[in-house]
Amino acid sequence: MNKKILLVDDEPDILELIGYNLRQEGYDVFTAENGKQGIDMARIVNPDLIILDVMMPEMDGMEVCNIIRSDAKLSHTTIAFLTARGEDYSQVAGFDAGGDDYITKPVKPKVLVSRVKALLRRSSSNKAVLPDERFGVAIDLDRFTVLQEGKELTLPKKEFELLNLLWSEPGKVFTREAILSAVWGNDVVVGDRTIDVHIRKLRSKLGDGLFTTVKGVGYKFGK
Amino acid sequence: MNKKILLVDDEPDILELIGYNLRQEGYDVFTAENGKQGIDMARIVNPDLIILDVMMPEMDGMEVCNIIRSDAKLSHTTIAFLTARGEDYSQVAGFDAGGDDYITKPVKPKVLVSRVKALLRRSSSNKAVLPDERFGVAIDLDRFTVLQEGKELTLPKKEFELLNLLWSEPGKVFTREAILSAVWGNDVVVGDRTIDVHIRKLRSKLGDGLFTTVKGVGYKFGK
DNA sequence: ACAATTCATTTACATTGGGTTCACAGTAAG
DNA sequence: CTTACTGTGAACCCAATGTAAATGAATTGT
Repeated sequence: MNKKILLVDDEPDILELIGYNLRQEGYDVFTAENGKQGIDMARIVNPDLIILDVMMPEMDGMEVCNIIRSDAKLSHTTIAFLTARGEDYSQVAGFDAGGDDYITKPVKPKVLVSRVKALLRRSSSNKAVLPDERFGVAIDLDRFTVLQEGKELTLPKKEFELLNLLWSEPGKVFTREAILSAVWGNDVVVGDRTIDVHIRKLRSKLGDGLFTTVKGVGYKFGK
Repeated sequence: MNKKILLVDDEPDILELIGYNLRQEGYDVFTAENGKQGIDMARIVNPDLIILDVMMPEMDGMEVCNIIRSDAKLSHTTIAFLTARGEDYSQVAGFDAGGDDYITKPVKPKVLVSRVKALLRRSSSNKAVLPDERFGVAIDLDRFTVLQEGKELTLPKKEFELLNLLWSEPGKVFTREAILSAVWGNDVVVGDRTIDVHIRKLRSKLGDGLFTTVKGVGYKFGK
């Protein structure tokens, strides 16, 4: 199926110019002339890419972007901003608003097309946002979950805290003492096999190679 | 002076996108479109941070990393890998390519910028201690590792402590007595071949010439 | 409130590999 | 050449760690 692109701009000329060029490349192009219409359209067609003019009357591009980003079904759609050249402020703000790319007007069709291709290529691999991946493992502090190779698993509290500690500085060796005070607290007294057992559980769940034992010292995340 | 960042990626779109965002933050950004060019550029500009695409034709990011790591002048430059999601992470994770961070594409400019800031912050504090290379050997106390010609190896506790002692004052001769009390403690009694054996292990791991025997006295690091 | 379930910790034992010793070979200094 | 010191390989020991299973504590479901 063809990739769907939604164009939102208040200037009909731009819609026509860009739309024409993208259709030439075989994309399905939908257009909207203002922010509100754009959002409605986005919800209906669920596009792969939304190209948003930053400067629009009533609802500007960043507002639209924010709304789309907070819509569960659309939040991971790739968004590119259209900005007039020289408007540095809006460009920066655009990125902060969650845009994936900016395109400056006046638009050269060739540039635009290659840009769009790149964006779609990148986004087609996966849309989910993986924040910070180390050795193939990402941590979601809010959910107490771990993302690994696309799989998501929830860890018990202690295991999660231990993983989080080691993961936070990959390669750094944490002494057993440091681990105890960080995860269990300074006053709590636990047997000396407790840490091992938790490490073992992490190893069995996440893979053996991720945790390295430094005998006589402690553990570290990574090789 | 502004921090210098070197971007190496074969996709011009990526160079432009990332470069733009980093320049907005006030960094001096240099770009290269392939590994070879990247290495040359690195040697010329001596950047604070190198962002390397893992997947590149001809010479891939890890190769580039290895070469940089084995270049005395650059070996302590912070390196971040750019990897496309879905790529086989086991390769990157499996053998430690010596990267300081991994950033997944597609890149969200905001995420990237905060990531880069964090890396440079870390490197400006940490690297001030680390770049301390003596006879081609640097010690990372946190990791219980030794960096030599870009290679990183983990040493057992006693070996590490012994190396650390000698390395801390290159050229100074440590008597066997001094070594014993520093590494083993004043009370512990060990046979008189113990030190030799550990020196031998260090020699076999780090190279023979690094440790000099002063007969009748002790050992020193360096010639 | 109770049972069911999950998690944390302990226990007991197996295993490992770092650390040490030993026996002997090698080597520099006098 | 002699001798005292150091190098070396292998064997050994044992403290540190790995592991399975049991116990106890906490959480959840009904």
